[in-house]
Amino acid sequence: MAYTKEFIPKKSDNISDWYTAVVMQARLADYGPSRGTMIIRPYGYAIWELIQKALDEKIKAKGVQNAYFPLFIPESFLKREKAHVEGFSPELAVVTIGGGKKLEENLIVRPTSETIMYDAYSRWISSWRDLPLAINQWNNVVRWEMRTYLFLRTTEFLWQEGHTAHATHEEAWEMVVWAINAYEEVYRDYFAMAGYKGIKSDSERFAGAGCTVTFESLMPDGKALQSCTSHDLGQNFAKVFDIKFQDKDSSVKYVWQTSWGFSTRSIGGLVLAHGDDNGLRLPPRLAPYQVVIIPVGAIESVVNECKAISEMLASSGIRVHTDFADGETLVFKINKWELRGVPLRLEVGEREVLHKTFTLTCRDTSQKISVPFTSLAKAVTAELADMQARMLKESEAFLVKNTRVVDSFNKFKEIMAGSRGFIKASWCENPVCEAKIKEETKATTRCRLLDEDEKAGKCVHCGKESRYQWVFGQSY
RNA sequence: CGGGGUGUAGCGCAGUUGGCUAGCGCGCAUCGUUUGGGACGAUGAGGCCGCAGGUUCGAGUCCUGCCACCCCGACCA
Repeated sequence: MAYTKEFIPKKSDNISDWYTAVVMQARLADYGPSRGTMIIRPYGYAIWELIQKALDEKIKAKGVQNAYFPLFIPESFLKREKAHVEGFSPELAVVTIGGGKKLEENLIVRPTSETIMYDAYSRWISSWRDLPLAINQWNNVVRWEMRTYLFLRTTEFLWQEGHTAHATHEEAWEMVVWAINAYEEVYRDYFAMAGYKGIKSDSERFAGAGCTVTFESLMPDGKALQSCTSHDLGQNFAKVFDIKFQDKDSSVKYVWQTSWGFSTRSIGGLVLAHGDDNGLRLPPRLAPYQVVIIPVGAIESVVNECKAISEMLASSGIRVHTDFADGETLVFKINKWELRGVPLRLEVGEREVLHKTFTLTCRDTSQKISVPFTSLAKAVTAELADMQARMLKESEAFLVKNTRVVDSFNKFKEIMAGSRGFIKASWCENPVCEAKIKEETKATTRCRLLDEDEKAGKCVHCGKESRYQWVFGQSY
């Protein structure tokens, strides 16, 4: 399939068609043959690898080790934690036949790995000296979702899941906060995306967790995307998987656990947050190619110049690609790389070779910068950093502009019926109230900001006493 | 799982009242001319008309059943 903008609607007209068209045309992904599955194509996977690298470095620096646990989970494992099984049962893929024979016990294709990991943890932990146990795995999981969407909600997705066990709740909580902060940093420094970090309400909490901390970002259509989560599991799993240790004082205690995950959904958020009518816009730090060089014509001097520039930029650590593709016109290539979101474009023709001066075009602003050959590497490095910062600022401004503090439910309804976005409002924390708000406005609580103090008020819906302001939004 | 929709070439579609060799645009291949904001010509390749039954001399078209996918809800990273 060619790179064509012809079938891409305007982002503002129909964001959902726009999104699918961009993901497909930019060759990030394609549909898999069975329901809800997705093929992540090389260009999309390259983005994932950059994300992995950024996150993996942080995880290792924290002292968490990578490992791998099996895809198949005995059905009985999943059933041990009541809330966990209730939360996941509706969306499980179950293997009932193996090697042509009906299995003694069904196998679950992991929707998440708490149970299979903690079964092992119970055998590996016996002393306070074994703690903390901190393991991460990069893997795939399967959740049989009702409605799927490329990257944002697929039957199978890739992620990392970190699982730790600690001697005290304080230590575990420190880990939960560490993880969400690391995620926020990756969103901020790599995705150039702002969002809110906070605690989930009871109804939105992970199945089996005592407390879930989330990072919520805002999409251009005013809907919220749960971008990653970090869970304080308390001792819920420790008790059912019997994960105990003998402490320094010889007493036997259950461990305190955490789990935290960051998935390929984030790529969907990236596309939505930064794309425009011309297609993808990639922040430089997550761009597989940061600069694309497009030769004008194929005469030898031009080709040589392209190679020289490419080598120079690559030696400065810049990810550069030269598009020598045959049979595509210059204009076609320009549009192709705009569609694919490459941050900087450099056209090289006889004119440039003659004057030794080059024009850099920025994908985000369409701004053109004229640069002499000798300072190209420096200029590109600087411009990539600027662009990264510009895109983050844009995202921050969007978040601020579309977060509204509201104290009347009429105003709340009005906003949700219009531009949507995040709404900050007092809420009594009664799930009945939460459900009614959802019914009337489609908005659910997204989180209660992690770094925000108690603020007594009246619930925006029922008027009863409330302790905190909560962030509401319509979920993706 | 509820509501709506669609299945004909890789993609987008036409083929409507049954009719003979199933077509168009884009894309793809080969050759040639082109290349500074989506170039053009020539020649080609590519179809179990979603699947299974049925009606008929004859089914892409009519009937029955099934399946798949998409959109909107509920579920969710």
